[in-house]
Amino acid sequence: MSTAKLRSAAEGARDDVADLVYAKFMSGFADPTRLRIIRYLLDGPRAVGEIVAYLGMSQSRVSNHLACLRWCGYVDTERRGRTVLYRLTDRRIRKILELATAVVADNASHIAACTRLSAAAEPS
Amino acid sequence: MSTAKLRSAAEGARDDVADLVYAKFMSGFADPTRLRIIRYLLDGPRAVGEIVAYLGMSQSRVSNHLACLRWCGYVDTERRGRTVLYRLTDRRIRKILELATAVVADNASHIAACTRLSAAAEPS
DNA sequence: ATGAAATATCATAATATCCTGTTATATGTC
DNA sequence: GACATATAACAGGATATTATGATATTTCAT
Repeated sequence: MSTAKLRSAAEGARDDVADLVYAKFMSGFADPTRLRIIRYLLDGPRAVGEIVAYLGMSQSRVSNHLACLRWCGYVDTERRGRTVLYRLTDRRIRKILELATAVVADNASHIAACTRLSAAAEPS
Repeated sequence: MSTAKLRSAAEGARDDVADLVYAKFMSGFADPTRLRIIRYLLDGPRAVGEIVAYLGMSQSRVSNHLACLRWCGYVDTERRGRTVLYRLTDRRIRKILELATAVVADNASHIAACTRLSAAAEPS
């Protein structure tokens, strides 16, 4: 996609509206728990139960995050009998993660030191 | 970058630490104001004054967001006489934005309806 | 040098928002 | 009915963003 196309998507006086949706979407990546889930799914589909066990969090909490990820198009689900498999189907999500990984690697120390952004620490 | 490399960056028992940095970095995209700035810079370098005028926000507020973006590697600066130009130099940032744009386009209605994520509305 | 312009930085308080924990209940499947 | 998952509501706490104001820095003009 070209830069021109990028901008045309939200031109004129309503940049705000589009940016709100973007910001909303990007905030899906901006949570440690959801990131752990996404990265856990990089290796392949997982059942909800597996994810719950992996994270060691309440089923409710995990399920809510999964719903969040599903609604925004990060993941995809497939019913397998009683269980539901979650998977990363969209290559673009993987690609975004890869690019972000690379940028983070180049700026890790700076990011860590940035006082303006601070992802919430896991509760104790 | 391969999936294996992606995961190896934060393996073992401390996935949390890496995910915190990632989340922090991604939250840079998760703010409407910063997104407006980034997208404004898609067309080329801009002076701080231009950005301030474009956004119609206080110089202090804009400058703080710019500092945030600069620290985390989103943008780059170059002094031109009295003014300072901000620009998007990293292609990966552009690419992330393009990919996100595409995904958002495919899920706009869902994202807008998602009650679990809600980028802050602009203050009135 | 002196002063004005452009930008950066800092501090504080207030608001808004997210995440979490918890509990309960509603699905769908065996 | 038992299992796996989804959805919902609600309070509490942590945190980001904002607004505001003041001040420091760099550069340019006189």
